Amino acid sequence: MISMAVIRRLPKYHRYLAELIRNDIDRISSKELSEKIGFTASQIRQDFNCFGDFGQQGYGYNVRELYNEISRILGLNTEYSTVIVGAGNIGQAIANYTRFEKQGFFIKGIFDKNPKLVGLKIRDIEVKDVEELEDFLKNNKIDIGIISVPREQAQKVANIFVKSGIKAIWNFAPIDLEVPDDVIVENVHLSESLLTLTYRLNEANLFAKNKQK
Amino acid sequence: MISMAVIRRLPKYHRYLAELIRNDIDRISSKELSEKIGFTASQIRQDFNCFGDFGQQGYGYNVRELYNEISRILGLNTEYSTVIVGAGNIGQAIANYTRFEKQGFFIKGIFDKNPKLVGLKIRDIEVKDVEELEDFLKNNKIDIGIISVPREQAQKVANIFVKSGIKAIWNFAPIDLEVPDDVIVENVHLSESLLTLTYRLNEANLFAKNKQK
DNA sequence: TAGATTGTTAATCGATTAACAATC
DNA sequence: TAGATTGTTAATCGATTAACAATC
Repeated sequence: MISMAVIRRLPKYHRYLAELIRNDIDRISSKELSEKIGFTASQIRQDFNCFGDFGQQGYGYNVRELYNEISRILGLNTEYSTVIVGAGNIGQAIANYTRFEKQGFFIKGIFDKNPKLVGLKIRDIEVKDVEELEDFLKNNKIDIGIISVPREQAQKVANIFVKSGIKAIWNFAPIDLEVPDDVIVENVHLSESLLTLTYRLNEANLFAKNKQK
Repeated sequence: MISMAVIRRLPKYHRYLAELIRNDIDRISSKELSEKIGFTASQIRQDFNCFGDFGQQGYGYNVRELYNEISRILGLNTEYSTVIVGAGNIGQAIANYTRFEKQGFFIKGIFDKNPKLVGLKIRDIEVKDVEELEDFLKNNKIDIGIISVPREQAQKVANIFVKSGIKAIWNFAPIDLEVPDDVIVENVHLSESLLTLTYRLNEANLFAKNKQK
């Protein structure tokens, strides 16, 4: 119903509205917001109107109200329990990232298959053996499964998540997971992000070289 | 010239071609690739044709040849020197991620302002005080600047990068950096990624609730 | 009331898909 | 040569932008 293009803009609105609140601005027009955020005023109004009439003609938008609406739309009025599978660099970074806890994301378990990591404590949470994952998920309601294992093991972990009824996966492994239609996967493919950077860094040369041929 | 939509697909082609090579497949048609990668065959041919005629009628594409072409297009035939500013969770995770080094990305320096982190060794590289950053950049040719400091300090770091002539920034701070037109910024906004996940997890409820009103 | 700015429809633009002639 | 599959043009689809009547 709502296009992915719109959905991906929502968190950015959320972020800019948070900043307006920090700066004690309590009213904003689509035109003003447009100048800050870099979308057209028209697009901003279209986007908001997907979800309701949040503005007021002649006035604009009440910042705090709009912020609350978008928070609700993003599902930030709930708490989420998560598990992290893979306690390597990225897994630990996420586990240590306290900002997520403030936003309502709680880590209920961290798992790894490396015996050197099992038993390690990351912010009060002891890393468990991944063999215990399935049992753990039977006894604990988990909303979001986070995958930060190497590529080769990622699908196996996803399968356990799916089997255990997890409906949302945040995947850091460089692979496209296969899951049923009712399971949502959000990928963070760091390597792909970096390669778009190098592409753009070289783009000019690329076409200059082609001309020479 | 090449649209961002195409550019963002390139690393995915690269990844799938690497897998085909691992599986000893040396020829593939756009139709077969389409079934694996999930883009239409038409789109795949359009994408490749932005950069040249890599295929052959009646045959398809030579996997290794295509892989090499896309590697070159992505700028992977060069080495890149990088610095990481911010030696917290994410900074350390990136520094420890050895896969990048295999792809040709070398970390020449890590900086932080926290005295507790300064002096720490991450894979042979000693974390330096961020005060030394500008001098360091004067004496070392750096291609990519990586920002993994908190939001409040990110723009300041970006300014130093720009001033020092760095043309590519990989930014992990939750902020849109302001840089001149000739500087490329690639953002990894983890929080925004997570919020699109929670949005989709709640989307069904969202519209069910609206109906009740 | 007059000015401002929204909500919303219509027009435009760009990206994806379909079709097919070219050609290996 | 016949079959397969590309490269490329044309058609379609979806997303963005422009315009303006509604209304605070």
